[in-house]
Amino acid sequence: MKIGEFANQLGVSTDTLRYYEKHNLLTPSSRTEAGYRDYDKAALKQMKFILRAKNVGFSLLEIRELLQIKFKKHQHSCREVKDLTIQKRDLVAERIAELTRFHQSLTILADKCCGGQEPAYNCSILTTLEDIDGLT
Amino acid sequence: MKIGEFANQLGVSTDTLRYYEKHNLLTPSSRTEAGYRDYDKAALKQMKFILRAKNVGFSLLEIRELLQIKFKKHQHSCREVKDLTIQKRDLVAERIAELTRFHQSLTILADKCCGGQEPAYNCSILTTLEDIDGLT
DNA sequence: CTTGACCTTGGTGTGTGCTCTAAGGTTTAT
DNA sequence: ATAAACCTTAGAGCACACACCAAGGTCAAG
Repeated sequence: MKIGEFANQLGVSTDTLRYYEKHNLLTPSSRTEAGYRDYDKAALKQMKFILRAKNVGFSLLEIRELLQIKFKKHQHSCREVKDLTIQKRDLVAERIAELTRFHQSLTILADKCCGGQEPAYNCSILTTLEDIDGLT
Repeated sequence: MKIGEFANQLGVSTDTLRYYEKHNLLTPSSRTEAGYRDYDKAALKQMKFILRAKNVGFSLLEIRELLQIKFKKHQHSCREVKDLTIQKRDLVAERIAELTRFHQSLTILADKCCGGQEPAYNCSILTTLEDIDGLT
């Protein structure tokens, strides 16, 4: 299968596939005489793996690690995979905590503000950002 | 106050201050004869405003908008400020929702895996990423 | 009067995940 | 035979918020 059809089937762009190749995530099975990329069923499986991993929040770098483990399963343990997963989950949790703090602060700010059409001379959002330290 | 001392007081780098200046977030009050940046109390207040806004999750671009409103309060309404705040809060909420989905998926994956020292031949994380579509 | 600490500008590099462009070669249909 | 649709490479550009570097000017202390 040539790159265009392959990309269509997966709902990604050809650019994305070339990008993944350059970054060692997916190398096409072979090349035609003309030098065109040729993808087969194994490539399709691998690409689906990549997309699923993306869907659960892994970065491309992390996915590359997962693939390397996957390629050489005998050299790696379940523990490694689980550690990667838990590490990622904890990182996600941290980010969620940070964003939750943002959300709370923004809600407090918004609730203070009348939101009226009048000039913002005494807008409590602006004055709070000017004056108060204990917002975070 | 010269840039170094100013930066120290605020706990930021001089690079950051120059960056903010280039992006119209904070212009030093004046320059010395030698061309050195000179910051005064008003600059300190504004920088604190910027840092607080950052702390509640606003991007530098959004902060620039807030500052423009702040400079010309008579030309802007409370509603504008509140809308910006709520828009931001909703965006943060979306991101939290996405990350929460990630977190759930990663937890499911991690819970399935034994995490043992044995080779990852049948690691359930890897096989799940290979085979299952309904993870997201 | 020299050393060291500070300051200046302009430019490049980082991470993440692509997207787009230019300049050209190949394949397929008419 | 030629046009349309596909493919190739290498490289630039984007968003975001800085960090870092080089080459040079300035200032205070000893």
